[in-house]
Amino acid sequence: MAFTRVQHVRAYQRVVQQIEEAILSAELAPGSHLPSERELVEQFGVSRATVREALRVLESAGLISSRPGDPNGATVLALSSTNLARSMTIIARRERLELIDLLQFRMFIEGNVCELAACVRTDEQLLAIRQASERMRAAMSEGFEAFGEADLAFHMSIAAATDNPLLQACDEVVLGLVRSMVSEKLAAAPDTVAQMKESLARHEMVLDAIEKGDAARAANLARLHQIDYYGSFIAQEVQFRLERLCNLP
Amino acid sequence: MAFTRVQHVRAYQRVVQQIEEAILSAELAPGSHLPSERELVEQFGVSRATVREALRVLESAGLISSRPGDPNGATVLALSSTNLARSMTIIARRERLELIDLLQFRMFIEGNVCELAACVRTDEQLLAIRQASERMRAAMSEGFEAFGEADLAFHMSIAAATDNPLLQACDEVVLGLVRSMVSEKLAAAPDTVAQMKESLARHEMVLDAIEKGDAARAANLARLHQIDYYGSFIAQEVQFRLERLCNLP
DNA sequence: TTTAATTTGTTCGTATGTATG
DNA sequence: TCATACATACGAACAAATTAA
Repeated sequence: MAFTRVQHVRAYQRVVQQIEEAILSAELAPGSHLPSERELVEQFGVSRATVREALRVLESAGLISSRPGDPNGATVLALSSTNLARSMTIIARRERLELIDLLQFRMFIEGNVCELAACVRTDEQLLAIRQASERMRAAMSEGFEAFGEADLAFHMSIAAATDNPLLQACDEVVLGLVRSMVSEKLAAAPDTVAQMKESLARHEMVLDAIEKGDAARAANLARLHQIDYYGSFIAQEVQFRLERLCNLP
Repeated sequence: MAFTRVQHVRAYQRVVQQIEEAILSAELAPGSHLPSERELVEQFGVSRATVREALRVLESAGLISSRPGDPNGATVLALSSTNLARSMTIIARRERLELIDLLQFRMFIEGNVCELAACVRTDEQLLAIRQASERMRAAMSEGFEAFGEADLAFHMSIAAATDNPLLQACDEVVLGLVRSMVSEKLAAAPDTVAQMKESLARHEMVLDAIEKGDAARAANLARLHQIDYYGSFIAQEVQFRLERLCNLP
């Protein structure tokens, strides 16, 4: 018989585990409140510093939010993709991710989203996508900023039609990453009306494929769109490498 | 002229930002050490508790690791996918993710990985994949546990061949999620030799497609493999829904 | 509007167990 | 073995912020 070394679990970690489990199991719903720090001190039998370390960790994980003087205690937050974005940003920066790697990844995710949406979308979801498309057309005359927002809403409406939260979250995060990575170039050369028109036309082709349930075509169009849209920002050689992934039948 | 409300940035957050920036910019390399807490207290001009809250957050983000009594101070960790896994687990649990959603997502990611690997893999990477495949064959006689490990290594060797850290990390994380979600069922019905043989055969087909650079076939084989492998764990109706995403030309 | 009570943000001092030379 | 420096954890205290009487 050999005993195994007991691993040191710090006090704040046990506090984190219990609260986190309560939130993840929906025992604590979004919008509800945790007890005050001093009450938590009593309930967990630890010092306030320990409780606060635990709350900081939970806060950095995007699970709760606390503000000074709030008599209600920390608020349980609704799920958001901020923590996923943080994780991916860390990977991107530490691996010194090139733009091509990010665009590659976005091409894949976006293709997957459109493919799945074409397969499983309901009529209501299709309507929402169509409305988002029409909103884009209207936003063209309002400048490239409004157009960009409408574009974002269009992509989100397609992602919502997949009914897959994980895919949806990834799509949202990666879109944000790409935008932040090309934002300086985009600001230097904002969309012209001609470019917006072309972009809109491509979006409508994707919409058409989704409507007809042509998953393969929707996926390929989505991939091609990435190259057309970001093509001006990337080197010719990089463009060629991306085009290899657009295997239209 | 209207002033905007200054947002309260807490002391520990400024500490986090500075240290995080130093790590992400590679100014602090993995394996190097942070100053001791007491030194950080002096450098940042804050109290010990504040420094510790910051260190806890950085630790929960998987960037550093500290242990009691270490005269070197906290260690800067190498990048790992644990934080990404944590983020995705939170999404999965809070959205009450169904197995089908997870399998769908894995099918997509795995398909993307094989597709890209078939496009860009080097000869060295192909050799590594082949060796992993041969390792699987050898592990068949060592039981399903050894086979499972060899299987994992095979998938990771393909992911490495994509040279895309983001895709690689996602693949690793999602594979882990699926495994943990079906682990109880898997333990109840471990792989038989016949199942392992069949699995190996399918892996070799993927390897062949990657070797020949047939990206579309590699992707479709990878997707089909998911259904064949996890098919027994999921309802017939779910299986049909997954099969719609396997559009072999 | 002002005041009082409560809560979080932050600091300091101290005791304890741990790792290194 | 001992001394030193370290992280862990606790408790008390004050400032700043919020809420409600």
